[in-house]
Amino acid sequence: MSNAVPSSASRGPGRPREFDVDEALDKAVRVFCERGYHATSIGDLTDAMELTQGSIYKAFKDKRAVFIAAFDRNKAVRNEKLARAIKNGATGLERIRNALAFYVESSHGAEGLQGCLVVGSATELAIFDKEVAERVTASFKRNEAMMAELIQQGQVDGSIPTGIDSKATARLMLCLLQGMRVIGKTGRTRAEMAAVVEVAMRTLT
Amino acid sequence: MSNAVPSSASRGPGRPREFDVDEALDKAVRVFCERGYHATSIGDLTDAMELTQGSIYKAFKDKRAVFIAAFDRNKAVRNEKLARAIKNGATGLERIRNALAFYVESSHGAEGLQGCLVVGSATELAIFDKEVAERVTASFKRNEAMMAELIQQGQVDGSIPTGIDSKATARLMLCLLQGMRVIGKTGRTRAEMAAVVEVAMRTLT
DNA sequence: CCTTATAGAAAATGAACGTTTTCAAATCAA
DNA sequence: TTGATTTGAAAACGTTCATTTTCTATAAGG
Repeated sequence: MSNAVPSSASRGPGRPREFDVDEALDKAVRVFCERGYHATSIGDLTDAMELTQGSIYKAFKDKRAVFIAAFDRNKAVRNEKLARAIKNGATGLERIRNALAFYVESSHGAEGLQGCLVVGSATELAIFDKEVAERVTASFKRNEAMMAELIQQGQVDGSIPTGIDSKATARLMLCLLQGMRVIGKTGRTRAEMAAVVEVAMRTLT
Repeated sequence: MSNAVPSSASRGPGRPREFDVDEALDKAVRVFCERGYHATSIGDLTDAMELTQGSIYKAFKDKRAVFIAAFDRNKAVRNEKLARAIKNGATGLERIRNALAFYVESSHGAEGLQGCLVVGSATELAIFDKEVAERVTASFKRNEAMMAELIQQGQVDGSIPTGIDSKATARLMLCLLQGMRVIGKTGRTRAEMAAVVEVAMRTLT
């Protein structure tokens, strides 16, 4: 369910797929972000993914499977981008600042209006779909643990005071970042979001 | 569209309404919070509001009108509760702490799982419905302005340092509180949320 | 080359949904 | 009491949606 391009490598019999699954999922992510799950029809998906209904139902069991695949694809892409942004920091404090800056970029302007698939899934699907709920919970837990680890790194390298409650502060960061994604849905500027991050950094002094 | 009880006061001709509109809307709020707009069917509404489809369509133009009325009802109820909580604080700092504590109560346990109608509207409807989008934006702006004013009150009464950027800090509080509502959808304890608020208060020192 | 298997495209299907219509019950005004 | 008016209840309607079916095209394997 991962690689895609009609590779020249060994393939089974039958007509080869004409589209790249990951590219199609990237397009599906955008629609699901903007419209949410229930308001996205199969027609919306065919338009966005530039596929016919048949092609979608050949590649995925049903609409829910498309959503879950899009969710996972989105997570993989964003986790990688975030990891890259963090790596550029020399200290724990810098790495946290970079992580927050990454969310500033995601929560303002057009990308902010597009919204966050995890936030949307939490509000729209967590009640209905146990599998989606587990993914959302896992995503939040992972982010929270990552922030806690960065804080602890900072406490080791001296960039963050040891008196800080790393777990509670990490949870604050999680709430803050998801909240920025919500507020970003109403249309905000980069400056507005950057100012929020500046204040948040004060909790690490 | 506001008062409800079959009052003995002057009423027009025709059979009197047997239910209290605000009570029915309170029940509608709960369903819309839990399920979101699109996943809530008229059948869900009749079950929750304990009315027949006919009664609902007599009282409201359509499903969207029920939602908007429920949104407004929810806003009115929660704004009043929040205002009452804030009034108990003697200083600006205490009033902010009370406001945050109010959100701790809303974002943990069963109420947390139920979710927030404003957050849900922001993620699910802001793109589709201009009128809902305006209400969401107004709600956020109002909360942000309220937090800024409380900070400024604290700066006047000496409970908050004057060096604090009241606008940016107010925006941080807004993001944090809405984020708590999102995270609360995944099931959190009061202690977890209270710890977040404790850390957030550090931005005001 | 011929069988097998999958992809893509379009039409068909069955269910669910929001809304409207219909009609009996209940209240007010005269 | 009578007529007007609105509520409450149930059935009916038309639409939209997700999914399935049908058929043709394209490739691999023996």
